Amino acid sequence: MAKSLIDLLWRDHPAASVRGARGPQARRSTDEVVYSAIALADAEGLDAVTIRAVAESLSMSPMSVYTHVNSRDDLLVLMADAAHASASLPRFGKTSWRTRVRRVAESNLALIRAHPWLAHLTDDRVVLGPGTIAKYDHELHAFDGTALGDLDRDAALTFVIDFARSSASAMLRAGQPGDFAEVWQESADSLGRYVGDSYPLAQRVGRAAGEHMAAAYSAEHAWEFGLQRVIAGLSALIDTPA
Amino acid sequence: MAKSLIDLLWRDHPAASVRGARGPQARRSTDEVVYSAIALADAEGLDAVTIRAVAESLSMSPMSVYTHVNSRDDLLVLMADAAHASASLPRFGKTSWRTRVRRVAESNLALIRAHPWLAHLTDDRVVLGPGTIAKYDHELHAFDGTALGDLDRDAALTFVIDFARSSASAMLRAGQPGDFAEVWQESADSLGRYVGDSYPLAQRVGRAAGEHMAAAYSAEHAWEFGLQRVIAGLSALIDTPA
DNA sequence: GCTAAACTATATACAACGTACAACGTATTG
DNA sequence: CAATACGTTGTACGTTGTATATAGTTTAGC
Repeated sequence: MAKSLIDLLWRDHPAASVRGARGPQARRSTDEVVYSAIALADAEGLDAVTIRAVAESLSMSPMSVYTHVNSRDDLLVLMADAAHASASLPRFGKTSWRTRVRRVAESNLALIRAHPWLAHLTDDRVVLGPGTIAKYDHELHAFDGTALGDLDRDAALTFVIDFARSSASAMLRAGQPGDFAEVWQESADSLGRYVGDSYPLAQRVGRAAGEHMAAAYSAEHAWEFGLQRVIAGLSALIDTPA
Repeated sequence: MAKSLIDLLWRDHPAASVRGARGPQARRSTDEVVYSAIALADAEGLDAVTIRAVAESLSMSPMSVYTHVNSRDDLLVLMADAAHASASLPRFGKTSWRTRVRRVAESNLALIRAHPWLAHLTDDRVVLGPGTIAKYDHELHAFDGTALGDLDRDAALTFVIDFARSSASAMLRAGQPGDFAEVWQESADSLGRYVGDSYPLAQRVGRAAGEHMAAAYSAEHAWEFGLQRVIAGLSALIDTPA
């Protein structure tokens, strides 16, 4: 008990302090707890990850979950790191930095598609985990061969990943059941009455953008648009002779 | 009661259905509820915005809050729209689109600085509110004079705002009490033991970036870096002759 | 003026949550 | 065999959002 989050994150590492052999074996492993929680979150969202639900899915009592994690917040961190660890890292090969950046963005999109709840997790402690560090290390290599300094290399990667994260979660919100489109349908009439002739620009552009949110097409377009801007923006720094 | 969210958002609009004059006057206004909630969120974060806390700050019973809002989720939307309405919109004057984009980003940063909880709110229904629509309309004008089509104009603004949002919330996390730096201090030793000589690139870059998160300087740098990439990325589209 | 309707206010209550605590069972170490 | 370290669990507390029911208050329409 009372293992620190760090030790839990690195529980597979050879240097991890082994649980004393005394006492009964835990009937389930920490991995089982984490993977069960991930399955719940994948299926029904983060709110479905309650201690009680995780316990029930493993046929254990709620309090037994605390044998493996110290708190729900810690569990969420373990989930995120496990997701990062299981993500397939983009293959770089001998491609240009542009291609590599695109692959980084796309693999982050795929990751959030697979685990939408990742977009809602903002606990910084995730960066302490082995899966996250491995991912970070790999993705930093996207900028190999450029003249970026370490600070800029980190900033560039953050820039790409933050874009992917924002854009991916917007894409996911569109086209799902319980969609914003439903809300839009119900509200459109009243909204039209209120807005009237004000904000002509917002109205015209909002319509063109699929009511700004209701259409999945808008999100797809925003992704490709943004990704090209990201790459062009980096190019201005990377490909410009000093 | 049972006013729809739309009607609540537009409660100040002339066309808003006036509450029937029958029955007692509400002792407090919806505005008071919303502003109280915002004050709580500004001071102690979104979690402090409980129905009971809002009620107490206005010396009313918890259930009376429901005279003004239909649910806590709706209250959060009202708060966000009120924050957008009260935000000072960037002045554009006769500046270039680059300057205008920078001002849009900076005013969004200022907004999230003033109301950090905005970064954690992801309810799409906020876009239905008058404050949000006014902000959207104004900010779209940043691209006046460019050849961007409506769809691209929307995507460009989303691109800028999403950057501001991600980057701003990273900046806020750094340098606050209850900082990630504390966690880092406690974990650094164990982490070093686990990571060992693996991931040399991540270690070198992470150190350069202020342990990736612990230093406020890193976030400031990421802001300026990202903003320049955003503008350069848009420039490749806007300033390139077709 | 009176009644019905529309409205506010509040007390009570419920289900769900995270989790502290303590008791108990079990396996290993000396 | 005793001491130790661990796993498991029942119970319980405090907190949350909010449904429901009830009572009070004001005005519209007759």
